[in-house]
Amino acid sequence: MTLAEENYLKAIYHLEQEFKNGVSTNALAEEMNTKASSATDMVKKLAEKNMLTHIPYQGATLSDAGRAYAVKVIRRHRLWEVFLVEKLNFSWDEVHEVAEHLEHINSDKLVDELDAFLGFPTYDPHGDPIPDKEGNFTYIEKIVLAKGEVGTTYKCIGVDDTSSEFLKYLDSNNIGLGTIVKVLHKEPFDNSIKLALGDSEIVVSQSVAKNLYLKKV
Amino acid sequence: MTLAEENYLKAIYHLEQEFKNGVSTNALAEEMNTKASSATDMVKKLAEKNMLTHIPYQGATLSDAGRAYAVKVIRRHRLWEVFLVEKLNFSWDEVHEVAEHLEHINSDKLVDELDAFLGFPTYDPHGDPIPDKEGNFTYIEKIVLAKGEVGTTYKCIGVDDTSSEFLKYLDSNNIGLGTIVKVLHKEPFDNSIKLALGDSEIVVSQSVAKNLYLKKV
DNA sequence: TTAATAATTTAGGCAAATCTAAAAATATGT
DNA sequence: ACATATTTTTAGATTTGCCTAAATTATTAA
Repeated sequence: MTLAEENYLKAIYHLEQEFKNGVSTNALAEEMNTKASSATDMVKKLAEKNMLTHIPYQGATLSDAGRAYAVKVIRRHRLWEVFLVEKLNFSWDEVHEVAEHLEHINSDKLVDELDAFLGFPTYDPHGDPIPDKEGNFTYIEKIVLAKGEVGTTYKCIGVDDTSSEFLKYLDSNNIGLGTIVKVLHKEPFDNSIKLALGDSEIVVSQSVAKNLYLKKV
Repeated sequence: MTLAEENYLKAIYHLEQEFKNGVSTNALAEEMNTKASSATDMVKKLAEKNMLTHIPYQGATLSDAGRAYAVKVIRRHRLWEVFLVEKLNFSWDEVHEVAEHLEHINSDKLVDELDAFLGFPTYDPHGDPIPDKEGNFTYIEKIVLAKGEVGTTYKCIGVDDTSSEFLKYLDSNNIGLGTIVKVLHKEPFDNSIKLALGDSEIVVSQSVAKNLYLKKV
């Protein structure tokens, strides 16, 4: 698998979550920041390699092999993100680009030793689950902050919007993965939420509340 | 710089140590496991990028920019080798291939944080010096074991032959980077050497003695 | 000092991954 | 239903890095 092929597989995997009945050429091209004709070419190539099935004009669907491969790349990506944040002092918004490169280094020993070195993490710094060696994901019940209950204490486990603006906002307000927050008040007027964050209090807007995932503690 | 360009720069850098008056196309092609015509193509391209000067039929010489770039790639390679051996339990003979890939990830933050994480090592697992951020190497006076003095204690700091057979031999005899040895006896008959290694003693052949570098402690 | 030999470069091609432009298939609106 | 719009595919180019084969330059040896 070439670098380009791996990136396409990953993109198709992600798009399949949204478009269950096949990924359209246009959607794929947009995800890959390329043209539809390029996506068609690559889809054909991946179909020839039995990574997916493609019905012309209908869309692409990953085969088991293709899905397993995509999961493998995702596993690498997320493990490297953990490494970058936990060991190399990268912030949430800096990891993605570098991890995009690291994820393509194909060495089982490298990935599995890294996994062990990091203590077999099950979530990456954005709160996305890290598949294990066999490709199995651990799922945790995520609650979006907007639906949190007043008086309840939660742990921050992820974000929906991964834009660097949002991640920087969280950083500058001392909210990170693992941060413990308590919902103090929900303002019905504008749906803002007041949180207890350690010793201090903070009010976050509705758009923040919709993008931050929590888990009961 | 593309991956191929980086690899050529590195190869030319290494060959320049041997061929001070310009690297020949043939030598370069052999080092890169490719054909002379391919080497010519790439040398031309690198000359256009001002990474080297090339006099047709005479050879290539790195420019300051080219040499700095090569050193940068070497720095990355050696730092990743340290990481693989010290943190991910790779053995001497397993690191090279993976480091060949890791060295091409171009992120100053990544490399400098890795450097700090590893404690600013000055030597890689093969005993080769790691240039600092500015490209400066630290040199240590290396003594080859064959010239070691009876009764003197040394630290193992590197190898000449980096073949996986030799590295495996050392591993299986508990000799690694940093291992402390004392020369007990030099056998004039076959130039073998008896060493104290911790509590045990070991006799190594002349060929081993010629390939292991030491530093006085 | 030439003729043979070796090294290097040029010329022309190939595969991967992209592009633009045009053709073909599918969807949509009235 | 049928013309128009949209989506997708095809056709033909481009760039990078490599190849083979042929031409050119340099070296060596008789």
